[in-house]
Amino acid sequence: MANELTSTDALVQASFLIQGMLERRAGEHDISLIQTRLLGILRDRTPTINELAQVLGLDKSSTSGLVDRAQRRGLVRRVPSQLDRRSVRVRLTDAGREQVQAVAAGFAGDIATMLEPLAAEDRAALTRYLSEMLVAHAAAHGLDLFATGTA
Amino acid sequence: MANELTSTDALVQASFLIQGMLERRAGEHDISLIQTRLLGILRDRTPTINELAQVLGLDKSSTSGLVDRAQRRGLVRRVPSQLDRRSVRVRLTDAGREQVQAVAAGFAGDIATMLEPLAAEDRAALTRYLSEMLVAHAAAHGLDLFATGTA
DNA sequence: TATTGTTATACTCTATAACTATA
DNA sequence: TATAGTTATAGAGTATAACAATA
Repeated sequence: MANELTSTDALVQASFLIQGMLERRAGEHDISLIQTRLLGILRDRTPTINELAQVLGLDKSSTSGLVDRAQRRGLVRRVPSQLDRRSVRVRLTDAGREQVQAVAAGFAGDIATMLEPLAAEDRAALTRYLSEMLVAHAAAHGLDLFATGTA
Repeated sequence: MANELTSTDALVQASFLIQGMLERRAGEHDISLIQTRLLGILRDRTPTINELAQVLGLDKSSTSGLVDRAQRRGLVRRVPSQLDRRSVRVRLTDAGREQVQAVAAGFAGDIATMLEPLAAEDRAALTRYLSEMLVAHAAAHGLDLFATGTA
């Protein structure tokens, strides 16, 4: 029995595991993964529908519907833009912020538990390598990993 | 500007990035992420609907529908079980195997490109840490990371 | 009675195309 | 004309509940 994983398998299996954990925590608060992701993005940004669609990798119509459903639950608000009256900015409500913080808290615990078997220095190295990978990928694709959306 | 990520952020961002890559490659073959995942599982197993539901973390009814749609595309077959006439086994067709191999090939290239910025020894260490984490997690949850489904 | 799988139903999520309002 | 966003439509994906067949 081969007890080793290829880089691809390790990354894929880890990604499914993490998504599953996130989905389960979100489910505890009766919210979907994509809704949670939406709220997570809005924690430090107030983007337009188009910007949101770009970040999420969705069509603007899909994004509009996503925001509709979040709004119906009182988690986000559409704020009319003064600069361009065609445009709106999507903003987290207090309820939305509480929601995403509750999910994030539980999930952070899951990650901590998952990393526990690793030695402390290995955990740090893992984080460092992933960060390096993500930063390089973002740079190669002209994305800002640390966008604050304050512009 | 803080150019560092927490463990949680690094893992989450990496998981979304990987899932997005996989989804894009699957989309090139007009297939969804979950369908691709189904086919991937079936590469080395011929599980029942219930077993599949367990692995995918879905309800058996959702799994039944998933298999329906894959079957309609000619990617899988339902094989009646001889041991228990209530049960069926889901098996990849030749077309399904071709499909999943085509997606996997493109995707392996994405992963290689993504890992390229890392030094070779760091790539190896990253894979080792992730594997260690996955093996420990599987053990803690009574799962077999290397199940072959030949039973 | 319990289990395996399917079906009916309802909802979320998604894309495409057509539309409205504004630029 | 072009762009921002919404709406109409269709389909995939999901869970719950009820069901049929088999154990």
